[in-house]
Amino acid sequence: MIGIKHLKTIATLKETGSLVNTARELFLTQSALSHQIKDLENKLDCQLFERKTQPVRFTPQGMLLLELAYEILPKIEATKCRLKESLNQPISQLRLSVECHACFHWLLPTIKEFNNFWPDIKIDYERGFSYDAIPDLLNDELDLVLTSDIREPDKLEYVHLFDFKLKLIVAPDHDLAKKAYVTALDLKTETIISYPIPRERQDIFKHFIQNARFDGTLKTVDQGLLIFQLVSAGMGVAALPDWLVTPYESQGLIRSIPLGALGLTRPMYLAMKKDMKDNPVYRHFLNTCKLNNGR
Amino acid sequence: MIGIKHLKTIATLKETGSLVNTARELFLTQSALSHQIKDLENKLDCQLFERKTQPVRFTPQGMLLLELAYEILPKIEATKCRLKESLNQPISQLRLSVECHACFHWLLPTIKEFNNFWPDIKIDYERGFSYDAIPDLLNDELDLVLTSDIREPDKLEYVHLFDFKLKLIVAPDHDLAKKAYVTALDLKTETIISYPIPRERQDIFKHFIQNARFDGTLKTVDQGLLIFQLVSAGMGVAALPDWLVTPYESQGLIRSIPLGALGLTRPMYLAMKKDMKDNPVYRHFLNTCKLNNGR
DNA sequence: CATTAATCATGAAATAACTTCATTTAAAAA
DNA sequence: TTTTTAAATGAAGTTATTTCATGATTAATG
Repeated sequence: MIGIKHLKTIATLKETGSLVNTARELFLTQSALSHQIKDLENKLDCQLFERKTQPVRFTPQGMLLLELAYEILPKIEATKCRLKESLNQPISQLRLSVECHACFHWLLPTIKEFNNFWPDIKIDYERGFSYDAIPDLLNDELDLVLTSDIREPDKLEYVHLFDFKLKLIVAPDHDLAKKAYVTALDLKTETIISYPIPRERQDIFKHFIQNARFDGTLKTVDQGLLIFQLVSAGMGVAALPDWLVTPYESQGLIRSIPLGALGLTRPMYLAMKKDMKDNPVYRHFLNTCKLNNGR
Repeated sequence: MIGIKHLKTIATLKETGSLVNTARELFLTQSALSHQIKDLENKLDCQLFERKTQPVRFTPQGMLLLELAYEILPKIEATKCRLKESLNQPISQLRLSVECHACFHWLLPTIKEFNNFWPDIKIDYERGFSYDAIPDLLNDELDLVLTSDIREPDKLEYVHLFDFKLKLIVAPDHDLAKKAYVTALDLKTETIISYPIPRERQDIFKHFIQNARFDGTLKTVDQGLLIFQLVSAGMGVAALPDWLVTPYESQGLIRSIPLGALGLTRPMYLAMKKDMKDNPVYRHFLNTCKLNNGR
């Protein structure tokens, strides 16, 4: 019905002011354009512009199409451009750092998928735990950082990947297991198990316990699986993203509980330097991440 | 080359995972789809996806198209919807208030243009001067407010129309006329002529003089033309938007000077209640404003 | 007020684009 | 291996687009 062709026509019509000029601009005969527009007007069952003025005057419907044209046409051109660029791929590695360790769960399959198409591109994700990647991003020692926190928003670009819920996991026979949700107070005397990251950078402290009093113990473990085993054995509780928790919970190994009455929702971003935005390899990585996490 | 058809195909392909399913979904034969995609791949000179997997696996190029499809297709649908709605126009008046009086300069022709298509819609713009329109917008006593300031951003929708430069105008033989730009200090003892609006709501005080000391005189006039005549006669200076100033300056009546080294740029918004966003009459008004102020 | 020039509309014919039909190839499932 | 399913292909048919030739309408000009 409405085609890109029509949008180009109407945008050019706005630029040139008349059908003949538009026809010349688009390398068509005036007749072809006249037919084209008449057909569209018939299909849409409305008039798009008044012809007998100079320049032509758009009707409300014509303006709606013009609005669409100005929104869409640049995007199409940009994609065409990216398509060309993607064919002579200029960089050969993607150095990635992951602030949220639970991300490896979906990241590793994503990287595998990615490497199917760019076998020569090594994704380097070997970084220690308690390590702030943002400075390295600014120093050009890294290309991408997967993070939930926005820092240096002026110097960096943050692309939103998805939102997730942070959940508390406890043993099925734990006191808290029956609660509909937990409060900061509920955690006051618990043993919290986590990756070896400073307390002030852990989501559960930063965004949930916050300034509330915490008299419990903090135990750190560097293996994801171990966290589940310890929690399951009743040796503590932990806060982990929903996507990690679901499979274990359905096995009955642990029970998950929302943090607060509304649950604690956190975003996940891909951070990069601004000039990275149009890099075809990065772009494919971004798309692979998005596609593998549903839309 | 790339058509909307192709974008629909690739989006459906992502949804259904195979060519046959996509064909059924789009009411086409499998053969038609196969040809369609092969043609596109030939024209783009690249492969878009791997067929022999279930679901199909997109190449980087395929993902770029998919990305485009998800961006564009909803916008096209929205426009189709608006086109339909615009044909049975539901409201019969548009009550508009204008905070920046200099706007009448381009607003009146715009309204005339608008009324060509909706002769039954009366635009009501009779409002006093020093009058805060935002409460009336919230009370449903107004539909649209033309303003440079964002207030109540939660309850209202602000659509950006354009940016303009606020300029100081002085008589050609004024002391300041030779300066490349003026500072707040330069204005300390000047007579400033303006519309009868409280000082704290005038852009030049709010965004330029700010907390700097001002010992001069404030003279108010309710006629736009009179401001130019007074300034031209050396009876004071005034701050007005560039679009108003240009014609008078080219006649040599007055001289315009930037406010500050970088000039003072201000935005112009159309404010409305959130449910107004999809109203076809408002939408046409918005488009008329945008089109008449260049793109 | 004709006369000229320009813009836009229209029908018929030509061309290009798209779709289907019938069949083949290739891979996965039984 | 046989069967089933997905996808590709060539030829034929169908639909859409474009051009050509021409007519109608409007604006510009002497």
